[in-house]
Amino acid sequence: MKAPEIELPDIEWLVFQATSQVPRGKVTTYGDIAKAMGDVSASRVVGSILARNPRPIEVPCHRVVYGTGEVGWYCGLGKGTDTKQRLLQEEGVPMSDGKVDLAKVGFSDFHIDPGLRNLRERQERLSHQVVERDRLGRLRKVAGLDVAYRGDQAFSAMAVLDIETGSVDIRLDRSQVKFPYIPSYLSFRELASLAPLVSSSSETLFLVDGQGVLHPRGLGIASHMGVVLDVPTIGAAKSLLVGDIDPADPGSIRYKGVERGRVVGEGRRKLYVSIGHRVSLDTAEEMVRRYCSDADQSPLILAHRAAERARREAGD
DNA sequence: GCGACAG
DNA sequence: ATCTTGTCGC
Repeated sequence: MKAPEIELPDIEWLVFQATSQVPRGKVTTYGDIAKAMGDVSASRVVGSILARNPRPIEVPCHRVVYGTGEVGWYCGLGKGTDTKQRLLQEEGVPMSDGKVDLAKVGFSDFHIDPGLRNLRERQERLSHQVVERDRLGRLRKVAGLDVAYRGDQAFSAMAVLDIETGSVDIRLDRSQVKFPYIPSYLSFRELASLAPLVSSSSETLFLVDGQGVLHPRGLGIASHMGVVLDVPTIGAAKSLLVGDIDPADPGSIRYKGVERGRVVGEGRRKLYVSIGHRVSLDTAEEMVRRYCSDADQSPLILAHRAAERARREAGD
């Protein structure tokens, strides 16, 4: 299936644009730039983008510091704290104990596009289209999807298990990454790499490595994919994004006061399962129990291995 | 030091 | 997720 034409904000460009707006003699924080983009949870990605800033003159990343006032690193993790402090002092930024006074020299009056706020609104709008009841055809195949990365190359894989014959078909794709990993925005990074692998069919159930509705806006990658491609999906993640294990029932995950997920498996093999689209929670749990218990037959694990293998072989 | 948020 | 050495646990 063709990848949906998703307009994505250029996060790297927004970060460079915001950083360039910090005037001489002032500083801002990684969190303030993230807030200007629409979500403070992008703070870490702001740091990782500025750590690779190729133009330290045009993009004055020395004016971006920690929220504590500590100046942090300059042009790369673990590098150049002394250079950063010297540059700021030369610009007239007062410092004591290696810290700046953000109340005095803090700047946060950015004029950039709040790209992440727009994406959040899209998630909220699409979340209303999620169908949380069983709307499957006669189930013939169960597919697992996963992505591996090498630099800005994405290697996506889909393992399709034929329920009747037990045979497994592997499909691969390779694409350019156009969006960073930001918690709760995973689908904007990975969906474009997964969609080309998917053929629309209500006879195939898709298991996605990530959350379904167990998500702050009810639209993890499994639900996002299900709604956009109109296919039945289940979210099966190796760790929790939101929600808590029910103290009264360790197999149940609650979020905002309601059951939104189930725990399947034990130890390292544990999966946090939630509705993706067109599947009930009971069915989601049952399907993961049925098709993911055997590691050598699990479509998710086979897809993971296939993507990882493609990534490794591309490295030569 | 604490808290920690899929991949 | 990826990078990456030595270390911890089954």
